[in-house]
Amino acid sequence: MALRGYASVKPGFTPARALRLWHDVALTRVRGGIGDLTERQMLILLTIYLETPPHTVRGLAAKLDVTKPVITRALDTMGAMGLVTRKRDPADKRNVVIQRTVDGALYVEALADTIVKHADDNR
Amino acid sequence: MALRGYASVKPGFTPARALRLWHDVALTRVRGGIGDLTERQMLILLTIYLETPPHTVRGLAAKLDVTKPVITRALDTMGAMGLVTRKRDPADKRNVVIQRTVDGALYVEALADTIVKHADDNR
DNA sequence: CGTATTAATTGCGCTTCCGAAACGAAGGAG
DNA sequence: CTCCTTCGTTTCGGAAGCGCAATTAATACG
Repeated sequence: MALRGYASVKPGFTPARALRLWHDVALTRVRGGIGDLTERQMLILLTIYLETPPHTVRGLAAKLDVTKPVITRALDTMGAMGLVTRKRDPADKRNVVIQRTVDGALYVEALADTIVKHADDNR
Repeated sequence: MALRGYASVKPGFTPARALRLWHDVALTRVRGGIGDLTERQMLILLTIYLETPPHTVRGLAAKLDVTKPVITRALDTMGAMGLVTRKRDPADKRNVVIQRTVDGALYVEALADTIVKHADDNR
């Protein structure tokens, strides 16, 4: 048992290291002035870019356990930033399908790079 | 070399894994309703709990590259939550020394546990 | 058809945040 | 003692977020 998991071999992710990583990433983002997304909005954005489409307002609200207005307004904000787009579903015009954009992909990619970089630094 | 540390067992941190971790942690926090801190505020809190004291408003503002009012207001908010305390420096009464609290330590610890847990899950 | 249901949006009141500038208290230099 | 600097806070105007409830548009059903 002793060799399975981080506790034995190397402290892969100790609490202290995790916090340092969070701190470093937050610092990079705040200093870069790129951090204008709420934690909720960030969650929505990541869900859109990580989970398999299609995404609807209702689906996101249910999956993330937030109210629909939160999704709608987050889409307003992120849409204005060019990170996502909305399109009505032709089949059922009540639905709105959320689509990814190039800028959004770049944004998410930049976040990923920041995380990886600092994870490596703290190695 | 290959058998030392998890870097061999698992590819330390691919961008995809990093994003998944971020997503999972955000989801846990949002669903738990604990996410009431801005990214800036979180950064300030982590700095207070990670870097060696003493911490002053001016010092934090300089270190994090934000304006002083941002620090003051973040301390207001987090003070009301019981996460930090303020005390005037007896030596130089212009200074305010920011102090940690038990609740703040618990809050930070809970965040760390969440991160570690999801990092392990994505192993 | 006409009514009920569903999806997304919008309005309202409230709270919080931000940046820039002004302010009051405290310390230091001459 | 008097000026000047430093530190933290506060004020102002404006923007954005939230929850809840009402609203609009589209579909389903009897």
